[in-house]
Amino acid sequence: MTLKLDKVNRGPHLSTLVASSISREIAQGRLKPGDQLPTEQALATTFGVSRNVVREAIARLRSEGRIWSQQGRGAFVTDANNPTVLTIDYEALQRADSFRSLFELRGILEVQAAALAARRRSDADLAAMGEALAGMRAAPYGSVAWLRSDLEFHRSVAAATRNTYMGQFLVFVSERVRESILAAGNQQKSDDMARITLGEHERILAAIRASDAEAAQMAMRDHLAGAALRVGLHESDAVAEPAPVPEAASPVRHSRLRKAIRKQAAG
Amino acid sequence: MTLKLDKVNRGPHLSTLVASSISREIAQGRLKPGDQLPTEQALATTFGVSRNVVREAIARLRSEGRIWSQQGRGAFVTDANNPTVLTIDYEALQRADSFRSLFELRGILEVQAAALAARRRSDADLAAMGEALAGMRAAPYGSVAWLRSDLEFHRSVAAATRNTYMGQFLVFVSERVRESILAAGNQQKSDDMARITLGEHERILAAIRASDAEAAQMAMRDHLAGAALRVGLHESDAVAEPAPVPEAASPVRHSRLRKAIRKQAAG
DNA sequence: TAAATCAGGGTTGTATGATAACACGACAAG
DNA sequence: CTTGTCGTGTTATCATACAACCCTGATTTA
Repeated sequence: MTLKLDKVNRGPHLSTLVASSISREIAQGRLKPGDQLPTEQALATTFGVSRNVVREAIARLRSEGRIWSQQGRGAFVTDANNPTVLTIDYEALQRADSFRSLFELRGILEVQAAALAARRRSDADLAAMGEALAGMRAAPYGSVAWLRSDLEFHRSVAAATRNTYMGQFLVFVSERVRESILAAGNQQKSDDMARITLGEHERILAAIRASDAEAAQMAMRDHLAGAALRVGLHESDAVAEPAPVPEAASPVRHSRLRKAIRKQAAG
Repeated sequence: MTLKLDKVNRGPHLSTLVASSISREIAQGRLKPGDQLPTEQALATTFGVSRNVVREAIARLRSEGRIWSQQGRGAFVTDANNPTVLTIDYEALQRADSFRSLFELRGILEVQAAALAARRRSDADLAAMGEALAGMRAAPYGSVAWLRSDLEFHRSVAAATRNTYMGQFLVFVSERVRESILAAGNQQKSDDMARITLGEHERILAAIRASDAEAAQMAMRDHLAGAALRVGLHESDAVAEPAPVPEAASPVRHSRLRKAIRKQAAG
Protein backbone atom coordinates (compact mmCIF):
# COMPACT_ATOMS: atom_id res chain seq x y z
CA MET A 1 0.00 0.00 0.00
CA THR A 2 1.13 3.43 -0.73
CA LEU A 3 1.41 5.92 2.01
CA LYS A 4 -0.78 8.90 1.59
CA LEU A 5 1.10 11.57 3.36
CA ASP A 6 -0.10 15.05 3.43
CA LYS A 7 1.04 16.58 0.24
CA VAL A 8 2.13 19.86 1.66
CA ASN A 9 3.54 19.84 5.06
CA ARG A 10 5.32 22.89 3.85
CA GLY A 11 5.05 25.31 6.67
CA PRO A 12 3.35 28.44 5.53
CA HIS A 13 5.75 31.18 4.80
CA LEU A 14 6.06 33.98 7.26
CA SER A 15 4.68 36.36 4.69
CA THR A 16 1.58 34.18 4.44
CA LEU A 17 1.09 34.32 8.16
CA VAL A 18 1.53 38.05 8.25
CA ALA A 19 -0.84 38.49 5.34
CA SER A 20 -3.43 36.30 7.03
CA SER A 21 -3.09 38.24 10.21
CA ILE A 22 -3.58 41.59 8.55
CA SER A 23 -6.38 40.16 6.47
CA ARG A 24 -8.10 39.02 9.63
CA GLU A 25 -7.77 42.44 11.16
CA ILE A 26 -9.58 43.83 8.16
CA ALA A 27 -12.24 41.14 8.12
CA GLN A 28 -13.02 41.66 11.76
CA GLY A 29 -13.29 45.37 11.39
CA ARG A 30 -10.41 46.33 13.57
CA LEU A 31 -9.01 47.87 10.43
CA LYS A 32 -11.78 49.74 8.70
CA PRO A 33 -11.82 50.83 5.06
CA GLY A 34 -9.73 53.93 4.62
CA ASP A 35 -7.67 53.26 7.72
CA GLN A 36 -3.95 53.52 7.42
CA LEU A 37 -1.93 50.48 8.30
CA PRO A 38 1.02 50.75 10.62
CA THR A 39 4.27 51.44 8.85
CA GLU A 40 6.17 48.54 7.43
CA GLN A 41 8.81 48.97 10.08
CA ALA A 42 6.22 48.95 12.83
CA LEU A 43 4.58 45.83 11.45
CA ALA A 44 7.95 44.18 11.16
CA THR A 45 8.77 44.79 14.79
CA THR A 46 5.35 43.85 16.11
CA PHE A 47 5.35 40.61 14.14
CA GLY A 48 8.98 40.00 14.90
CA VAL A 49 9.97 39.58 11.30
CA SER A 50 12.01 41.55 8.85
CA ARG A 51 10.56 44.37 6.87
CA ASN A 52 11.08 42.26 3.80
CA VAL A 53 8.57 39.70 4.93
CA VAL A 54 6.08 42.41 5.71
CA ARG A 55 6.54 43.76 2.23
CA GLU A 56 5.77 40.41 0.64
CA ALA A 57 2.65 40.14 2.73
CA ILE A 58 1.57 43.61 1.73
CA ALA A 59 2.33 42.87 -1.90
CA ARG A 60 0.01 39.92 -1.68
CA LEU A 61 -2.79 41.86 -0.04
CA ARG A 62 -2.35 44.60 -2.57
CA SER A 63 -2.62 42.14 -5.42
CA GLU A 64 -5.82 40.90 -3.88
CA GLY A 65 -7.16 44.40 -3.77
CA ARG A 66 -7.57 44.49 -0.04
CA ILE A 67 -5.16 47.35 0.53
CA TRP A 68 -3.43 49.93 -1.56
CA SER A 69 -0.28 51.83 -0.90
CA GLN A 70 1.45 54.91 -2.08
CA GLN A 71 5.07 55.68 -1.88
CA GLY A 72 5.83 58.26 0.73
CA ARG A 73 2.45 58.03 2.41
CA GLY A 74 1.61 54.59 3.60
CA ALA A 75 -0.68 51.65 3.09
CA PHE A 76 -4.43 51.93 3.47
CA VAL A 77 -7.35 49.56 3.61
CA THR A 78 -9.27 49.74 0.37
CA ASP A 79 -12.39 51.82 0.84
CA ALA A 80 -14.68 50.19 -1.67
CA ASN A 81 -14.78 46.47 -1.81
CA ASN A 82 -13.00 46.38 -5.11
CA PRO A 83 -11.00 43.21 -5.40
CA THR A 84 -8.57 42.89 -8.25
CA VAL A 85 -9.01 39.15 -8.24
CA LEU A 86 -12.22 37.28 -8.59
CA THR A 87 -12.68 34.17 -6.53
CA ILE A 88 -15.56 31.83 -6.07
CA ASP A 89 -15.92 30.13 -2.78
CA TYR A 90 -16.10 26.42 -3.23
CA GLU A 91 -18.29 25.89 -0.24
CA ALA A 92 -20.77 28.54 -1.24
CA LEU A 93 -21.33 26.68 -4.46
CA GLN A 94 -22.78 23.78 -2.54
CA ARG A 95 -25.83 25.90 -1.92
CA ALA A 96 -28.47 25.53 -4.57
CA ASP A 97 -29.12 29.20 -5.13
CA SER A 98 -25.46 29.93 -5.61
CA PHE A 99 -25.16 27.09 -8.03
CA ARG A 100 -28.16 28.30 -9.96
CA SER A 101 -26.71 31.78 -10.10
CA LEU A 102 -23.46 30.55 -11.48
CA PHE A 103 -25.20 28.29 -13.94
CA GLU A 104 -27.27 31.18 -15.12
CA LEU A 105 -24.23 33.35 -15.52
CA ARG A 106 -22.54 30.63 -17.48
CA GLY A 107 -25.56 30.41 -19.70
CA ILE A 108 -25.48 34.09 -20.49
CA LEU A 109 -21.84 33.94 -21.41
CA GLU A 110 -22.13 30.76 -23.44
CA VAL A 111 -25.11 31.95 -25.43
CA GLN A 112 -23.52 35.25 -26.30
CA ALA A 113 -20.25 33.52 -27.02
CA ALA A 114 -22.00 31.25 -29.47
CA ALA A 115 -23.41 34.26 -31.27
CA LEU A 116 -20.06 35.99 -31.44
CA ALA A 117 -18.39 32.79 -32.55
CA ALA A 118 -20.87 32.44 -35.38
CA ARG A 119 -19.87 35.88 -36.59
CA ARG A 120 -16.14 35.66 -36.16
CA ARG A 121 -15.12 32.04 -36.40
CA SER A 122 -12.28 31.05 -38.67
CA ASP A 123 -11.80 27.73 -40.39
CA ALA A 124 -9.29 26.77 -37.76
CA ASP A 125 -11.91 27.39 -35.10
CA LEU A 126 -14.37 25.16 -36.90
CA ALA A 127 -11.74 22.48 -37.18
CA ALA A 128 -11.04 22.66 -33.45
CA MET A 129 -14.72 22.34 -32.62
CA GLY A 130 -15.09 19.43 -34.99
CA GLU A 131 -12.15 17.70 -33.42
CA ALA A 132 -13.58 18.14 -29.96
CA LEU A 133 -16.88 16.73 -31.16
CA ALA A 134 -15.11 13.72 -32.60
CA GLY A 135 -13.45 13.21 -29.27
CA MET A 136 -16.83 13.18 -27.59
CA ARG A 137 -18.16 10.66 -30.08
CA ALA A 138 -15.24 8.36 -29.45
CA ALA A 139 -15.45 8.44 -25.67
CA PRO A 140 -18.07 6.87 -23.45
CA TYR A 141 -20.58 9.32 -22.02
CA GLY A 142 -19.45 10.82 -18.78
CA SER A 143 -15.93 9.49 -18.95
CA VAL A 144 -12.97 11.69 -18.28
CA ALA A 145 -12.11 11.80 -21.97
CA TRP A 146 -15.69 12.75 -22.78
CA LEU A 147 -15.67 15.56 -20.25
CA ARG A 148 -12.37 16.80 -21.54
CA SER A 149 -13.65 16.88 -25.10
CA ASP A 150 -16.81 18.59 -23.96
CA LEU A 151 -14.80 21.26 -22.21
CA GLU A 152 -12.58 21.53 -25.26
CA PHE A 153 -15.58 22.13 -27.48
CA HIS A 154 -16.81 24.98 -25.37
CA ARG A 155 -13.31 26.34 -25.06
CA SER A 156 -12.92 26.45 -28.81
CA VAL A 157 -16.25 28.20 -29.15
CA ALA A 158 -15.00 30.77 -26.68
CA ALA A 159 -11.76 31.08 -28.60
CA ALA A 160 -13.68 31.73 -31.81
CA THR A 161 -15.18 34.84 -30.28
CA ARG A 162 -11.77 36.49 -30.61
CA ASN A 163 -12.36 37.88 -27.17
CA THR A 164 -9.61 36.93 -24.74
CA TYR A 165 -11.57 37.65 -21.64
CA MET A 166 -14.62 35.83 -22.88
CA GLY A 167 -12.57 32.65 -22.99
CA GLN A 168 -10.98 33.30 -19.63
CA PHE A 169 -14.25 34.01 -17.88
CA LEU A 170 -16.10 31.19 -19.54
CA VAL A 171 -13.47 28.62 -18.70
CA PHE A 172 -13.36 29.90 -15.17
CA VAL A 173 -17.10 29.76 -14.66
CA SER A 174 -17.47 26.44 -16.44
CA GLU A 175 -14.78 24.88 -14.32
CA ARG A 176 -16.53 25.94 -11.16
CA VAL A 177 -19.80 24.59 -12.44
CA ARG A 178 -18.20 21.34 -13.47
CA GLU A 179 -16.48 20.90 -10.13
CA SER A 180 -19.71 21.47 -8.34
CA ILE A 181 -21.52 18.95 -10.49
CA LEU A 182 -18.82 16.38 -9.98
CA ALA A 183 -18.94 16.97 -6.25
CA ALA A 184 -22.69 16.49 -6.23
CA GLY A 185 -22.21 13.29 -8.13
CA ASN A 186 -25.86 13.02 -9.06
CA GLN A 187 -25.27 12.71 -12.77
CA GLN A 188 -27.17 9.87 -14.23
CA LYS A 189 -25.78 8.40 -17.36
CA SER A 190 -27.38 6.70 -20.26
CA ASP A 191 -26.74 6.13 -23.92
CA ASP A 192 -29.70 8.30 -24.73
CA MET A 193 -28.05 11.17 -22.98
CA ALA A 194 -24.92 10.71 -24.98
CA ARG A 195 -26.89 10.84 -28.20
CA ILE A 196 -28.92 13.83 -27.14
CA THR A 197 -25.93 15.76 -25.88
CA LEU A 198 -24.00 15.04 -29.02
CA GLY A 199 -26.90 16.22 -31.11
CA GLU A 200 -27.04 19.47 -29.21
CA HIS A 201 -23.39 20.08 -29.82
CA GLU A 202 -23.72 19.25 -33.48
CA ARG A 203 -26.49 21.79 -33.89
CA ILE A 204 -24.34 24.42 -32.24
CA LEU A 205 -21.46 23.66 -34.52
CA ALA A 206 -23.68 23.67 -37.58
CA ALA A 207 -25.04 27.09 -36.73
CA ILE A 208 -21.60 28.50 -36.09
CA ARG A 209 -20.34 26.99 -39.32
CA ALA A 210 -23.25 28.63 -41.13
CA SER A 211 -22.39 31.94 -39.46
CA ASP A 212 -25.94 32.05 -38.21
CA ALA A 213 -25.67 33.92 -34.95
CA GLU A 214 -29.30 33.58 -33.98
CA ALA A 215 -29.37 29.88 -34.60
CA ALA A 216 -26.17 29.48 -32.64
CA GLN A 217 -27.72 31.31 -29.72
CA MET A 218 -30.78 29.13 -29.82
CA ALA A 219 -28.82 25.95 -30.14
CA MET A 220 -26.59 26.87 -27.24
CA ARG A 221 -29.59 27.85 -25.18
CA ASP A 222 -31.20 24.50 -25.86
CA HIS A 223 -28.00 22.75 -24.99
CA LEU A 224 -27.73 24.53 -21.67
CA ALA A 225 -31.37 23.91 -20.89
CA GLY A 226 -30.74 20.25 -21.54
CA ALA A 227 -27.66 20.31 -19.42
CA ALA A 228 -29.60 21.95 -16.63
CA LEU A 229 -32.11 19.14 -16.78
CA ARG A 230 -29.40 16.55 -16.76
CA VAL A 231 -27.89 17.91 -13.58
CA GLY A 232 -31.20 18.31 -11.87
CA LEU A 233 -31.88 21.97 -12.39
CA HIS A 234 -35.01 23.06 -14.15
CA GLU A 235 -35.81 26.37 -15.70
CA SER A 236 -39.14 26.62 -14.03
CA ASP A 237 -39.72 26.92 -10.36
CA ALA A 238 -40.42 23.28 -9.96
CA VAL A 239 -37.74 20.74 -9.52
CA ALA A 240 -38.07 18.16 -12.21
CA GLU A 241 -37.33 15.01 -10.38
CA PRO A 242 -35.99 14.38 -6.96
CA ALA A 243 -32.42 13.87 -7.84
CA PRO A 244 -30.90 10.72 -6.47
CA VAL A 245 -28.88 12.30 -3.83
CA PRO A 246 -26.75 10.03 -1.82
CA GLU A 247 -23.17 9.56 -1.01
CA ALA A 248 -20.88 12.36 -1.66
CA ALA A 249 -18.00 10.68 -0.01
CA SER A 250 -14.93 12.46 -1.16
CA PRO A 251 -15.97 15.65 -2.75
CA VAL A 252 -14.67 18.31 -0.49
CA ARG A 253 -11.17 19.15 -1.31
CA HIS A 254 -10.06 22.04 0.75
CA SER A 255 -13.06 22.54 2.86
CA ARG A 256 -11.43 21.30 5.99
CA LEU A 257 -8.54 23.64 5.62
CA ARG A 258 -10.78 26.51 4.72
CA LYS A 259 -12.97 25.82 7.66
CA ALA A 260 -9.99 25.77 9.95
CA ILE A 261 -8.76 29.06 8.64
CA ARG A 262 -12.12 30.61 8.96
CA LYS A 263 -12.37 29.41 12.50
CA GLN A 264 -9.05 30.98 13.20
CA ALA A 265 -10.24 34.19 11.72
CA ALA A 266 -13.38 34.10 13.76
CA GLY A 267 -11.51 33.48 16.98
CA MET B 1 16.15 39.62 -23.04
CA THR B 2 15.36 42.61 -20.92
CA LEU B 3 11.88 43.88 -21.35
CA LYS B 4 10.96 47.48 -21.60
CA LEU B 5 11.12 48.29 -17.96
CA ASP B 6 12.56 51.72 -18.43
CA LYS B 7 9.58 52.77 -20.43
CA VAL B 8 6.92 52.04 -17.86
CA ASN B 9 8.86 52.64 -14.74
CA ARG B 10 6.19 54.87 -13.33
CA GLY B 11 2.89 53.67 -12.10
CA PRO B 12 2.67 50.02 -11.21
CA HIS B 13 5.37 48.61 -9.04
CA LEU B 14 8.24 46.70 -10.50
CA SER B 15 7.00 43.58 -8.82
CA THR B 16 3.74 43.97 -10.68
CA LEU B 17 5.53 44.17 -13.99
CA VAL B 18 7.65 41.15 -13.22
CA ALA B 19 4.60 39.20 -12.14
CA SER B 20 2.79 40.18 -15.31
CA SER B 21 5.72 39.14 -17.41
CA ILE B 22 6.02 35.72 -15.81
CA SER B 23 2.29 35.33 -15.93
CA ARG B 24 2.34 36.02 -19.63
CA GLU B 25 5.06 33.46 -20.18
CA ILE B 26 2.80 30.91 -18.56
CA ALA B 27 -0.30 32.00 -20.43
CA GLN B 28 1.46 31.83 -23.77
CA GLY B 29 2.81 28.41 -23.08
CA ARG B 30 6.48 29.24 -23.01
CA LEU B 31 6.37 28.04 -19.43
CA LYS B 32 4.39 24.84 -19.28
CA PRO B 33 2.81 23.34 -16.17
CA GLY B 34 5.41 21.56 -14.14
CA ASP B 35 8.26 23.56 -15.54
CA GLN B 36 10.74 25.03 -13.17
CA LEU B 37 11.20 28.75 -13.23
CA PRO B 38 14.64 30.27 -13.42
CA THR B 39 16.19 30.95 -10.07
CA GLU B 40 15.33 34.14 -8.32
CA GLN B 41 18.82 35.43 -8.93
CA ALA B 42 18.56 34.65 -12.62
CA LEU B 43 15.19 36.34 -12.89
CA ALA B 44 16.54 39.33 -11.04
CA THR B 45 19.41 39.77 -13.44
CA THR B 46 17.38 39.14 -16.58
CA PHE B 47 14.75 41.64 -15.52
CA GLY B 48 17.33 44.03 -14.24
CA VAL B 49 15.74 44.33 -10.82
CA SER B 50 16.69 43.27 -7.35
CA ARG B 51 15.99 39.82 -6.07
CA ASN B 52 13.65 41.39 -3.60
CA VAL B 53 11.34 42.56 -6.34
CA VAL B 54 11.38 39.13 -7.91
CA ARG B 55 10.41 37.61 -4.62
CA GLU B 56 7.43 39.92 -4.26
CA ALA B 57 6.33 39.01 -7.75
CA ILE B 58 6.66 35.31 -7.02
CA ALA B 59 4.80 35.72 -3.76
CA ARG B 60 1.99 37.26 -5.70
CA LEU B 61 1.90 34.52 -8.32
CA ARG B 62 1.99 31.95 -5.58
CA SER B 63 -0.98 33.51 -3.85
CA GLU B 64 -2.80 33.40 -7.16
CA GLY B 65 -2.11 29.72 -7.45
CA ARG B 66 -0.16 30.01 -10.66
CA ILE B 67 3.13 28.75 -9.30
CA TRP B 68 4.31 26.90 -6.28
CA SER B 69 7.71 26.98 -4.66
CA GLN B 70 9.68 25.00 -2.18
CA GLN B 71 12.67 26.04 -0.21
CA GLY B 72 15.85 24.55 -1.52
CA ARG B 73 14.36 23.37 -4.78
CA GLY B 74 12.87 26.16 -6.77
CA ALA B 75 9.62 27.53 -8.12
CA PHE B 76 7.41 25.57 -10.48
CA VAL B 77 4.42 26.27 -12.63
CA THR B 78 1.29 24.79 -11.12
CA ASP B 79 0.27 21.58 -12.85
CA ALA B 80 -3.44 22.10 -13.13
CA ASN B 81 -4.24 24.86 -15.52
CA ASN B 82 -7.27 25.51 -13.45
CA PRO B 83 -6.85 28.78 -11.68
CA THR B 84 -9.05 29.18 -8.68
CA VAL B 85 -8.91 32.92 -9.04
CA LEU B 86 -9.55 35.11 -12.01
CA THR B 87 -7.26 38.04 -12.59
CA ILE B 88 -6.90 40.60 -15.30
CA ASP B 89 -3.47 41.62 -16.29
CA TYR B 90 -2.94 45.30 -15.78
CA GLU B 91 -0.42 45.63 -18.55
CA ALA B 92 -2.53 43.82 -21.09
CA LEU B 93 -5.38 46.21 -20.54
CA GLN B 94 -3.30 49.03 -21.90
CA ARG B 95 -3.58 47.43 -25.30
CA ALA B 96 -6.56 48.51 -27.32
CA ASP B 97 -7.74 45.07 -28.34
CA SER B 98 -7.69 43.84 -24.78
CA PHE B 99 -9.62 46.83 -23.66
CA ARG B 100 -12.14 46.30 -26.41
CA SER B 101 -12.54 42.69 -25.41
CA LEU B 102 -13.20 43.59 -21.84
CA PHE B 103 -15.59 46.30 -22.85
CA GLU B 104 -17.44 43.85 -25.01
CA LEU B 105 -17.66 41.36 -22.17
CA ARG B 106 -18.95 44.06 -19.90
CA GLY B 107 -21.57 44.90 -22.46
CA ILE B 108 -22.80 41.35 -22.65
CA LEU B 109 -23.13 41.14 -18.92
CA GLU B 110 -24.75 44.53 -18.51
CA VAL B 111 -27.30 43.98 -21.23
CA GLN B 112 -28.38 40.63 -19.91
CA ALA B 113 -28.32 41.94 -16.37
CA ALA B 114 -30.69 44.70 -17.39
CA ALA B 115 -33.11 42.14 -18.78
CA LEU B 116 -32.96 40.00 -15.67
CA ALA B 117 -33.34 43.04 -13.49
CA ALA B 118 -36.46 44.04 -15.38
CA ARG B 119 -37.97 40.67 -14.52
CA ARG B 120 -36.91 40.38 -10.93
CA ARG B 121 -36.49 43.86 -9.53
CA SER B 122 -38.12 44.70 -6.25
CA ASP B 123 -39.29 48.09 -5.11
CA ALA B 124 -36.18 48.43 -3.03
CA ASP B 125 -34.08 47.85 -6.13
CA LEU B 126 -35.95 50.57 -7.98
CA ALA B 127 -35.42 52.91 -5.09
CA ALA B 128 -31.71 52.23 -5.07
CA MET B 129 -31.45 52.89 -8.78
CA GLY B 130 -33.43 56.09 -8.44
CA GLU B 131 -31.21 57.25 -5.63
CA ALA B 132 -28.09 56.60 -7.70
CA LEU B 133 -29.61 58.53 -10.57
CA ALA B 134 -30.36 61.43 -8.28
CA GLY B 135 -26.75 61.37 -7.18
CA MET B 136 -25.65 61.64 -10.79
CA ARG B 137 -27.97 64.54 -11.40
CA ALA B 138 -26.59 66.40 -8.43
CA ALA B 139 -22.93 65.92 -9.29
CA PRO B 140 -20.96 67.55 -12.10
CA TYR B 141 -20.28 65.29 -15.03
CA GLY B 142 -17.10 63.30 -14.63
CA SER B 143 -16.55 64.23 -11.02
CA VAL B 144 -15.73 61.63 -8.46
CA ALA B 145 -19.20 61.82 -7.00
CA TRP B 146 -20.68 61.40 -10.46
CA LEU B 147 -18.59 58.34 -11.17
CA ARG B 148 -19.50 56.86 -7.84
CA SER B 149 -23.20 57.33 -8.47
CA ASP B 150 -22.80 55.89 -11.96
CA LEU B 151 -21.14 52.82 -10.56
CA GLU B 152 -23.78 52.61 -7.88
CA PHE B 153 -26.52 52.63 -10.49
CA HIS B 154 -25.03 49.73 -12.35
CA ARG B 155 -24.36 47.95 -9.12
CA SER B 156 -27.98 48.20 -8.11
CA VAL B 157 -29.07 46.93 -11.50
CA ALA B 158 -26.80 43.95 -10.99
CA ALA B 159 -28.20 43.47 -7.51
CA ALA B 160 -31.71 43.42 -8.90
CA THR B 161 -30.87 40.37 -10.98
CA ARG B 162 -30.88 38.35 -7.75
CA ASN B 163 -27.80 36.66 -9.07
CA THR B 164 -24.85 36.96 -6.70
CA TYR B 165 -22.23 36.16 -9.24
CA MET B 166 -23.69 38.50 -11.79
CA GLY B 167 -23.06 41.34 -9.40
CA GLN B 168 -19.60 40.13 -8.52
CA PHE B 169 -18.51 39.67 -12.10
CA LEU B 170 -20.06 42.87 -13.31
CA VAL B 171 -18.49 44.97 -10.62
CA PHE B 172 -15.19 43.28 -11.24
CA VAL B 173 -15.26 43.87 -14.98
CA SER B 174 -16.60 47.39 -14.69
CA GLU B 175 -13.93 48.35 -12.24
CA ARG B 176 -11.21 47.15 -14.58
CA VAL B 177 -12.77 49.06 -17.43
CA ARG B 178 -13.07 52.18 -15.34
CA GLU B 179 -9.48 51.96 -14.16
CA SER B 180 -8.29 51.60 -17.68
CA ILE B 181 -10.29 54.59 -18.81
CA LEU B 182 -8.97 56.70 -15.98
CA ALA B 183 -5.44 55.62 -16.77
CA ALA B 184 -5.86 56.59 -20.39
CA GLY B 185 -7.29 59.89 -19.29
CA ASN B 186 -8.70 60.73 -22.71
CA GLN B 187 -12.18 61.45 -21.50
CA GLN B 188 -13.62 64.64 -22.82
CA LYS B 189 -16.33 66.24 -20.82
CA SER B 190 -19.21 68.45 -21.74
CA ASP B 191 -22.60 69.36 -20.41
CA ASP B 192 -24.20 67.69 -23.37
CA MET B 193 -22.61 64.45 -22.35
CA ALA B 194 -24.02 64.77 -18.89
CA ARG B 195 -27.50 65.26 -20.27
CA ILE B 196 -27.19 62.42 -22.77
CA THR B 197 -25.75 60.02 -20.25
CA LEU B 198 -28.42 60.86 -17.72
CA GLY B 199 -31.08 60.30 -20.33
CA GLU B 200 -29.68 56.90 -21.13
CA HIS B 201 -29.79 55.90 -17.51
CA GLU B 202 -33.32 57.18 -17.12
CA ARG B 203 -34.50 55.07 -20.02
CA ILE B 204 -32.90 52.02 -18.48
CA LEU B 205 -34.57 52.66 -15.17
CA ALA B 206 -37.92 53.28 -16.82
CA ALA B 207 -37.75 49.98 -18.66
CA ILE B 208 -36.76 48.10 -15.56
CA ARG B 209 -39.52 49.78 -13.60
CA ALA B 210 -41.98 48.74 -16.28
CA SER B 211 -40.64 45.18 -16.09
CA ASP B 212 -39.99 45.37 -19.80
CA ALA B 213 -36.99 43.13 -20.32
CA GLU B 214 -36.59 43.81 -23.98
CA ALA B 215 -36.72 47.55 -23.57
CA ALA B 216 -34.24 47.30 -20.74
CA GLN B 217 -31.87 45.41 -22.97
CA MET B 218 -32.17 47.94 -25.72
CA ALA B 219 -31.73 50.87 -23.37
CA MET B 220 -28.68 49.33 -21.78
CA ARG B 221 -27.26 48.52 -25.17
CA ASP B 222 -27.73 52.10 -26.28
CA HIS B 223 -26.13 53.33 -23.13
CA LEU B 224 -23.07 51.16 -23.62
CA ALA B 225 -22.80 52.13 -27.25
CA GLY B 226 -22.83 55.75 -26.16
CA ALA B 227 -20.27 55.06 -23.47
CA ALA B 228 -18.07 53.37 -26.03
CA LEU B 229 -18.21 56.47 -28.19
CA ARG B 230 -17.44 58.68 -25.24
CA VAL B 231 -14.27 56.78 -24.40
CA GLY B 232 -13.08 56.63 -27.96
CA LEU B 233 -14.15 53.18 -29.05
CA HIS B 234 -16.02 53.45 -32.29
CA GLU B 235 -16.20 49.85 -33.37
CA SER B 236 -19.90 49.18 -33.30
CA ASP B 237 -19.36 45.52 -32.58
CA ALA B 238 -17.98 46.46 -29.23
CA VAL B 239 -21.40 45.91 -27.80
CA ALA B 240 -23.16 42.64 -28.26
CA GLU B 241 -26.54 42.63 -29.82
CA PRO B 242 -29.43 42.03 -27.55
CA ALA B 243 -30.49 38.50 -27.31
CA PRO B 244 -33.53 36.77 -26.00
CA VAL B 245 -32.96 36.07 -22.39
CA PRO B 246 -33.52 32.53 -21.35
CA GLU B 247 -36.70 31.96 -19.50
CA ALA B 248 -35.21 32.02 -16.11
CA ALA B 249 -36.81 31.48 -12.82
CA SER B 250 -36.20 33.10 -9.54
CA PRO B 251 -33.14 31.41 -8.17
CA VAL B 252 -34.61 31.01 -4.74
CA ARG B 253 -37.20 28.68 -3.40
CA HIS B 254 -36.04 25.34 -4.62
CA SER B 255 -36.47 23.70 -1.36
CA ARG B 256 -36.22 20.17 -2.51
CA LEU B 257 -33.08 20.54 -4.48
CA ARG B 258 -31.52 22.73 -1.88
CA LYS B 259 -32.32 20.30 0.83
CA ALA B 260 -30.85 17.52 -1.20
CA ILE B 261 -27.65 19.36 -1.85
CA ARG B 262 -27.34 20.42 1.72
CA LYS B 263 -27.67 16.84 2.72
CA GLN B 264 -24.88 15.96 0.42
CA ALA B 265 -22.67 18.67 1.71
CA ALA B 266 -23.30 17.54 5.22
CA GLY B 267 -22.38 13.98 4.45
C1' DT C 1 -1.28 89.60 4.22
C1' DA C 2 -1.03 85.96 1.00
C1' DA C 3 1.30 83.03 -1.94
C1' DA C 4 5.32 80.62 -3.34
C1' DT C 5 9.52 78.22 -2.06
C1' DC C 6 12.29 75.32 0.39
C1' DA C 7 14.02 72.28 3.99
C1' DG C 8 13.25 68.46 6.95
C1' DG C 9 11.34 64.20 8.64
C1' DG C 10 8.66 60.19 7.73
C1' DT C 11 7.19 56.38 4.57
C1' DT C 12 7.31 53.37 0.81
C1' DG C 13 10.12 51.46 -3.18
C1' DT C 14 14.34 49.30 -4.53
C1' DA C 15 19.07 47.54 -4.19
C1' DT C 16 22.60 44.80 -1.99
C1' DG C 17 24.87 41.54 0.80
C1' DA C 18 24.73 38.05 4.17
C1' DT C 19 22.95 34.03 6.77
C1' DA C 20 19.82 30.04 7.75
C1' DA C 21 17.01 26.21 6.11
C1' DC C 22 16.35 22.92 2.86
C1' DA C 23 16.93 19.66 -1.34
C1' DC C 24 19.76 16.86 -4.02
C1' DG C 25 23.46 14.52 -5.95
C1' DA C 26 28.37 12.85 -5.33
C1' DC C 27 31.19 10.13 -2.80
C1' DA C 28 33.30 7.40 0.53
C1' DA C 29 32.71 3.93 4.33
C1' DG C 30 30.57 -0.05 6.05
C1' DC D 1 23.87 -2.24 -1.64
C1' DT D 2 23.04 0.69 2.09
C1' DT D 3 24.25 4.48 4.86
C1' DG D 4 26.29 8.59 6.32
C1' DT D 5 28.62 12.80 5.15
C1' DC D 6 29.55 16.66 2.56
C1' DG D 7 29.37 20.22 -0.94
C1' DT D 8 26.58 22.89 -3.99
C1' DG D 9 22.56 25.30 -5.37
C1' DT D 10 18.14 27.32 -4.17
C1' DT D 11 14.75 29.43 -1.43
C1' DA D 12 13.52 31.95 3.01
C1' DT D 13 14.75 35.39 5.90
C1' DC D 14 17.37 39.14 7.85
C1' DA D 15 19.73 43.61 7.99
C1' DT D 16 21.08 47.89 6.06
C1' DA D 17 21.30 51.54 2.90
C1' DC D 18 19.68 54.66 -0.42
C1' DA D 19 16.20 56.72 -3.70
C1' DA D 20 11.67 58.58 -4.56
C1' DC D 21 7.95 60.57 -2.73
C1' DC D 22 4.46 62.85 0.47
C1' DC D 23 3.42 65.95 4.02
C1' DT D 24 4.18 69.68 7.05
C1' DG D 25 5.81 73.83 8.57
C1' DA D 26 8.95 77.54 8.46
C1' DT D 27 10.84 80.91 5.50
C1' DT D 28 10.95 83.84 1.82
C1' DT D 29 8.80 86.65 -1.57
C1' DA D 30 5.28 89.39 -4.00
